[in-house]
Amino acid sequence: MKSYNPQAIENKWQEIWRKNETFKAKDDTDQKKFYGLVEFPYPSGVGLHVGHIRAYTSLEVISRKRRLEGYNVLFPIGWDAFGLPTENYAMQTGKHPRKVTDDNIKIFTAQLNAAGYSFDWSRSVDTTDPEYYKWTQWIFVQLFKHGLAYKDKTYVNFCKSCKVVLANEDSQNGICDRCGSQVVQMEKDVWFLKIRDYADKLLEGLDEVDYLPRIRIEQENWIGRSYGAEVDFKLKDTEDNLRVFTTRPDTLYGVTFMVMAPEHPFIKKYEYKIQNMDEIKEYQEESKKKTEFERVQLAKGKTGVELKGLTALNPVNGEEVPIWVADYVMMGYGTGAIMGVPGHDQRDWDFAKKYNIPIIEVIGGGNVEEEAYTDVEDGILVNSGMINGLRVKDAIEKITDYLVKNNLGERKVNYKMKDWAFNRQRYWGEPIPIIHCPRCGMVHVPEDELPLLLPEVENFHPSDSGESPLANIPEWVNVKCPLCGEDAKRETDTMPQWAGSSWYFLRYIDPHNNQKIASKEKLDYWGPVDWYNGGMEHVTRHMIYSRFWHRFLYDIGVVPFIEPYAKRTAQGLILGADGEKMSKSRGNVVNPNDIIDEYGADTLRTYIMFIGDYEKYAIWNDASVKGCKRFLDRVWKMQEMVNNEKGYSQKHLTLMHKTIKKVSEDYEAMKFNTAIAAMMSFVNEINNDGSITRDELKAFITLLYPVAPHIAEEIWQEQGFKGMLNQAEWPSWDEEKTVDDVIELPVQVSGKVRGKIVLPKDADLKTARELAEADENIVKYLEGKIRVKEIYIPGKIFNIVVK
RNA sequence: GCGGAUGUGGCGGAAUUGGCAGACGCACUAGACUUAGGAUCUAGCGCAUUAGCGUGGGGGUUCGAGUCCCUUCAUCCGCACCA
Repeated sequence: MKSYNPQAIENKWQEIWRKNETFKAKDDTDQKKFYGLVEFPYPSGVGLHVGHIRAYTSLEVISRKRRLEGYNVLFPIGWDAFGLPTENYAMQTGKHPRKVTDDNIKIFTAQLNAAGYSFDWSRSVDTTDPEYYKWTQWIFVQLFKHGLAYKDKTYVNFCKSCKVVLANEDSQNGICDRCGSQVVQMEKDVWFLKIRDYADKLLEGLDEVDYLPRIRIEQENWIGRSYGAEVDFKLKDTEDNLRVFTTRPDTLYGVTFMVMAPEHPFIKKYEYKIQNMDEIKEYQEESKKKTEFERVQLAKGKTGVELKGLTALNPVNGEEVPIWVADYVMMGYGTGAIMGVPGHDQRDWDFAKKYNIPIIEVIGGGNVEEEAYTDVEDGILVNSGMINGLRVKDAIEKITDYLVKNNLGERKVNYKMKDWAFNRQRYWGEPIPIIHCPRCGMVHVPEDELPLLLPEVENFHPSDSGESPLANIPEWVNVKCPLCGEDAKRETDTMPQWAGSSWYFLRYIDPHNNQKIASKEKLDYWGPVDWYNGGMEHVTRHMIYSRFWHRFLYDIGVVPFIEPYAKRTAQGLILGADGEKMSKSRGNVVNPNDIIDEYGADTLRTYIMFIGDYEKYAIWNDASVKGCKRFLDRVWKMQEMVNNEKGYSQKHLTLMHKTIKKVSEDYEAMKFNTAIAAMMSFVNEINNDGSITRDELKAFITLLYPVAPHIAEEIWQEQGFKGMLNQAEWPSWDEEKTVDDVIELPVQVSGKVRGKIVLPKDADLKTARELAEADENIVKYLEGKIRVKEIYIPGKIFNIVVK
């Protein structure tokens, strides 16, 4: 028998699969379908990462298994290719981003092929291809036409280093996600998408789908819905009300101060009444200087200044309440003002203590002089006028009714999720298809003129003012208004990278359609994505954005299914051998191609699936890779042990059924590590026995095929099995046969294992007792003792309790 | 602070409804075969060794607890003055 030469057989089979278009998904069929989706990569210059291998191999395994189970499988791949690294690289080298992208895609394609993935390459999409971004722009136009895209002046996070406006989501604690430098606040006119209008739909949609619990929870937290009320406090001696949002209107009798955010418009409006305006202005200036990062860092020490000369009146008892300005209140959430209830809110309590503001207890049971009493689910209201003596829940209802009836406030739902800041001032993105006309206002580019192509430019550098490089091309910027035909100017901002990835799964369904995003028939057949796997870092931004776009497309009748992803899972991170995140600077990066060159793709795939619990982080270990290679070597050598017996042999019957069941179920549950462990055990048993039937080997390599398809196909061919393994059938198992008829049962005396007996799996108590009493090791512990009880659970345990 | 997890040998990790703790792999030890071994094969491998002790610590329920309950400690991840 020839020896196992992974590289040779892997090249051979990859070539066969490519030539035969083995994994091309069929469109016109009544066959049951499976659509498996993995997050398409950003084709960066550094190439494929072992993290990609972990992310892709899971659904690769499922997809290969599904084909053998008779499904028509769509398992596509593509390129999320717009983005800053490419543009930065282009700026440094003078190469055009288009060229850089194409080069990188070639490298990634070769690497993914070398790993032996069963992608349907005929459907690959590239977000930077005009034929693709035509539809990205088209969706934007639909959003615009439905009033879901708007421009607004606002303070934005600007990264001086990247020279780009960042979405809140891209700037974590005031640090730029991309380059790590400080983000400053800058006033700009920017695009927003009204994702908040979809907050409820996005929450409700979660009931339709099967996401891992932690993924669902993260999405719910991200959207951050809270129910409460907006309450008006009359500003004394003015016509205005200071409106606040609260989730706890029941604590209204405990209000001892109000707080406005430093940006609150009333400060300017009532400047003439405020006696300490100099002090206030100074405080505003200081707050402005603080980045969001500093505000958070300083969270522990709250600061504020009292507005002298302006007070508010509590709507429920008419009491006069002082107003403070403090930057622990954010203009961007609620109304930008709060009511301070120090007795029952820790932040308010901290503030009140610091500035000697009185504290009133309105819910009994705590000690509000020591700390805020916030654990009040079943609390009873005290000192609270009309709601005195009520339980919290009832008090909230009653007081809210009162406020609404007397026009003092209204019920209100708030969301933490902000509208989606939808633009970048960079070159390498989809141009936003909008024209600014002095007469007609903002007009979208007519749909039949899409795609609006990115113009060729010499210089990709953005300007310090935060304007896109596109602004420097007069012949592109100056256009005629599509409505009135007069001189107008193009929008020069481009879309954020999240745009192209918000709908790519739809394009895979019908990638070459030039009439529509995808045809109705194909959408009906393929939608929704049955299983989507990717990183935890994408379960909020990317998934929420794409669920929003998809839901919008559903609402306007473009797609026939309500939620895009029926199921979502996520893999854990792969850490370097030192237990740290892989990074160039740490020098702990593992290049998948090195592993393929040394051991082969099958070993890489087996190892990455064997490395540990799929959902948890895992630490790379070179030595364990060798263990997986050894396993495949032993698999190869099983061919020397094939005998002439037909079917499954009697002695291997249980082993076969047990292994088929274990591997089949573990794949589905993404417990790849234990599936592989079961196959290793199988090989060990066969090795010990020295003999295997052809049918046993055939079933075994079919189980192995999804993880290590090349060696499996090669053995299939070597052994002369019919056709190709990729057209074989997934083996079945018989539950009855997964357990031996005769088993070894542990016998305990008073809960401690003292011996083992061999008996039929469903033997009765009498048999078990007789066998136990015949075992001298067990008898030793029974002698001279009184038997209190016998617990016998067939197939599990026999426990004799003695005194 | 809030939310979500996780603590098991030298290491990565297994353990159905509570039922033989440590599957599988690595590392290690001894042996075999070898000119050679970072190859392969065989055996061993939680600790302690008197029949004992062992799943972060303490308590509880149970015939029986890694698994259930209470309590406590530690670590990781997500969100974060969200009113």
